[in-house]
Amino acid sequence: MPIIKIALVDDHALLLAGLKMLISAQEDMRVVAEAQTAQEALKVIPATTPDCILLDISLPDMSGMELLPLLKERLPSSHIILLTMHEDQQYLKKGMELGASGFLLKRAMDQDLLYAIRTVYGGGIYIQPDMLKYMVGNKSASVNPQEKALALWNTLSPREQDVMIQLAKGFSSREIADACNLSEKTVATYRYRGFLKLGISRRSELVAFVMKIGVLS
Amino acid sequence: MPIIKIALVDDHALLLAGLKMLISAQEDMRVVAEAQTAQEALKVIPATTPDCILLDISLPDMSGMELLPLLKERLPSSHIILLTMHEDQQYLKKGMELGASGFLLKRAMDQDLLYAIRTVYGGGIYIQPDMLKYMVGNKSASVNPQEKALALWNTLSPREQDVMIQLAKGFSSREIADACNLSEKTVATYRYRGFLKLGISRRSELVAFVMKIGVLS
DNA sequence: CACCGTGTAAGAGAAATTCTTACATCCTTC
DNA sequence: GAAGGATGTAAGAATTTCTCTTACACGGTG
Repeated sequence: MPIIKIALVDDHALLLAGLKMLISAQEDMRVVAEAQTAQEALKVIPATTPDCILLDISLPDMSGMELLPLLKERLPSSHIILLTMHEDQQYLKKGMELGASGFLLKRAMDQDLLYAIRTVYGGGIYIQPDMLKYMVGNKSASVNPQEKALALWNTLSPREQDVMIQLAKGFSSREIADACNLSEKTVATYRYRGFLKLGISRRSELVAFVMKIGVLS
Repeated sequence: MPIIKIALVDDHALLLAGLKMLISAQEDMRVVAEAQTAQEALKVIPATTPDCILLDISLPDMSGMELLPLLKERLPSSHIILLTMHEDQQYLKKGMELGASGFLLKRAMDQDLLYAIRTVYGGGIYIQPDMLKYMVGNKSASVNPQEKALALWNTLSPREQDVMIQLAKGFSSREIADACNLSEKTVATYRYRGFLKLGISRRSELVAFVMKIGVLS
């Protein structure tokens, strides 16, 4: 079994240490370079020709987004996985366009990371399940639960979606009706139809649903 | 030289690993407990009577801010250092008022963390130099709304808090009663008393409230 | 044009919530 | 140690909200 050579770029010393420990514990992986700044990364990484680069988006001297194409230029065959703290669809899209092979939230669990590394090493693309909702309408046709839920959500009419959101926030039909200048009965209909389409029957299920697809703050 | 006993609470597996490695490498420190959720923390930490608890502010099941007084209550002599991702002066002030002994940004360097641990172990207060600017000139500043809301929240009994959370998640009294093996009427009483204490009367207000104080994920 | 999705809404029965009252415990506080 | 208060538990009655069915108008689309 070949060893996967990995380079780490993160200004966060503790996370760097954690990553290193985790990766070093794998039999088929080895950390061949680490850097805490973009400058350092450009200096030390190319000589090590890693198979995979874990790249933090926020670095002190340069954005990981800027560093990405520079690394890609020097190491066209290295697969780059972006690490980020926040669920930012902007970064996700841009990163993928710039040639990243993976996208991972830092709060990801160990297994996710290892799985991501092995996936991109094999030429695949790995994206955190949580983030996939931002990719909807994008070509990749992987059908996961999140995506299906979002598709289901989009079968609701605008009014229905609106009422569902308000309901999830705890508003009663009466409150929603007053806010929208509608009859309570009308709102009740939207509620009923929305529940019907979503295949649910209680407010708690609705809250869980909208949490899952992330249409609430 | 006595060994400093340290407990770690952070939902971030990688950071947890990094912290553990770093601390374990010190001759005078030992990790005696670690937890990834508030529940787990309350379960495993008290028995280990750590000298110092490193507590992440954002946890999946409860805010570190809420967990702090609970831990303080059980372990009055443990010094708690708050860890956070963001430079948030709100948290800093609140945390210090709630009895934290230290405040550290996660991007801190290793030395900072070790120095902070030794400082609070010796009875001192450690605050990240970067954060000190927020403390200038407002030692006992005005009680902010967040804080008042949290204080209000803490006037609720455990049962009441529990029911409030479930209600905010959209569960009905009946559902909560079934889940807790209580009479629906009992749950209704908790609901009523909780609403009374919080000065609210509708579910939507409750949702807004729990969102504000951050007791929901 | 007929059909379907959508926006709107009323009515009746079912369910949930509001508020009051009740009582036993446990814990302080005087 | 008795009184008082907060808490856990729960029932009853009045009120509100929700569920589900029915209804109709309107704009696309096959």
